[in-house]
Amino acid sequence: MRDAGRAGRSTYRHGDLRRALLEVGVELARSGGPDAVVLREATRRAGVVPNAAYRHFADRDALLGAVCAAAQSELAMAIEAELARLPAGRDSAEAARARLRAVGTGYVRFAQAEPGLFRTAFSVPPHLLDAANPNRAGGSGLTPFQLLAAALDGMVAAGVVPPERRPGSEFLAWSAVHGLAMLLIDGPLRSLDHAVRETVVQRLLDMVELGLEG
Amino acid sequence: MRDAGRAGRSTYRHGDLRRALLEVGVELARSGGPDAVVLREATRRAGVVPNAAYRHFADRDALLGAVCAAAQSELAMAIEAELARLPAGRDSAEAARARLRAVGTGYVRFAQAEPGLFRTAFSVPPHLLDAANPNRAGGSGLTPFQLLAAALDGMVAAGVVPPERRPGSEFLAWSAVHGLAMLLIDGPLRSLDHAVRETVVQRLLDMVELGLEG
DNA sequence: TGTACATCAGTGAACGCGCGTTCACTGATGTAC
DNA sequence: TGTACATCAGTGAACGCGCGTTCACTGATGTAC
Repeated sequence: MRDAGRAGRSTYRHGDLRRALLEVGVELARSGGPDAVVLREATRRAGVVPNAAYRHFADRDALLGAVCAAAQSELAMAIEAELARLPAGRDSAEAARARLRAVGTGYVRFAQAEPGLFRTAFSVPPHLLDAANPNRAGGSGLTPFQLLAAALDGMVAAGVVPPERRPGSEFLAWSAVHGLAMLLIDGPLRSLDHAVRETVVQRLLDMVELGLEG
Repeated sequence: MRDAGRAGRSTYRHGDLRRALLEVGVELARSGGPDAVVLREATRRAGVVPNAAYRHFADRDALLGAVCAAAQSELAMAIEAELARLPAGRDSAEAARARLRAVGTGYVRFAQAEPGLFRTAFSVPPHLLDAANPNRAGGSGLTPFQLLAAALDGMVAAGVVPPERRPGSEFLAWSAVHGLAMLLIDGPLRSLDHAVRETVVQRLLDMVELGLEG
């Protein structure tokens, strides 16, 4: 891929092995989920001897934590992309609803497009990334969770969701969308075709909207 | 545990090794999820040599598939237990809502009480259990999914959910409850205390109810 | 500008581990006579 | 009721595998003089 061993390297030193291992780790996660983030395989693909990884990561879990943060960042960017497709300047109630839906749509679409990364973003014990890796945000500097929270704040600001219902509502919306994502990629909804999936996603978002607005 | 090796066995033959391996496999899944269902460890705990398992299961995946079916069955029984706690004979609209809520409550409570089994029930590739193991039902003979479908049928019969919304609604309800379960056991809601969790569960069920009834 | 040197990124070899799986076997069981 | 025998559940030993991790090392780099 990037470097075919020492022979393919112009210098004795790698240059930026940390970045290379992280990128290769993300590829492994992309195609096989968190279990596929194997230290030896990452060094192999980086064209480096296995223990070289220990110059840059304390152990395999540290690499996995960094990959996990990168996966969350990719998810954030997918949501931002969905938000960016929205037309600017509309009636604020409808705009607020559209933004919340875009967050949900981006979330589920990312899960389907990148199931390995999606699983990696969430099935990793959190102590692996609590402080270690700050890079969980997308281009806007917000994490997926923060993007959702902002959309819900917008619903309150637009007067669509009563303020007393706001606290904790991110967990309700998140649950619905996260569960659907899981059932679509790993569960019994996996065999649905594209069009039906989209319908189910929109119906789920209808349910969330109705349920939150009361 | 059950048998401390051949010495602890009265006969040369085990008697019911298949059942023993399955039970031990369920214990492994209970404490460590699907990855903990390790063939060698199962035989060790059953007091038997590793390859003895091959008399009863084609390979490790066959054992995992059987454990997975058993986990789904335990989940079905947890839901049935929640349904059984409901008072009999009430206004049919309220009764229908209560039954749907009981399904959701039982689902989420099981996930929290038995996270390892819950994860095993769902994070197993489905080809492992499609035909092989029919025992995914609880005492009533219904699987978790069928219990949910029955509750939704009840909502329609009680006139609480319009019939045209019925098709596919199991996926909406299931998504919400499944996602919450995941976030509670593996995700950022893990650190919430018991009372707060219960509140979130009830609020989520409110949202589902409102959202489905429209 | 040129040389000596400390740094430290990557090397090479090896470790112990537990896994799933295969082989030829042994001996308790229950059946046929 | 008693004996010979086929069955097949469990044994014992071994395999190859890939993993994470540790060790003492080497040699390119960039810095201090």
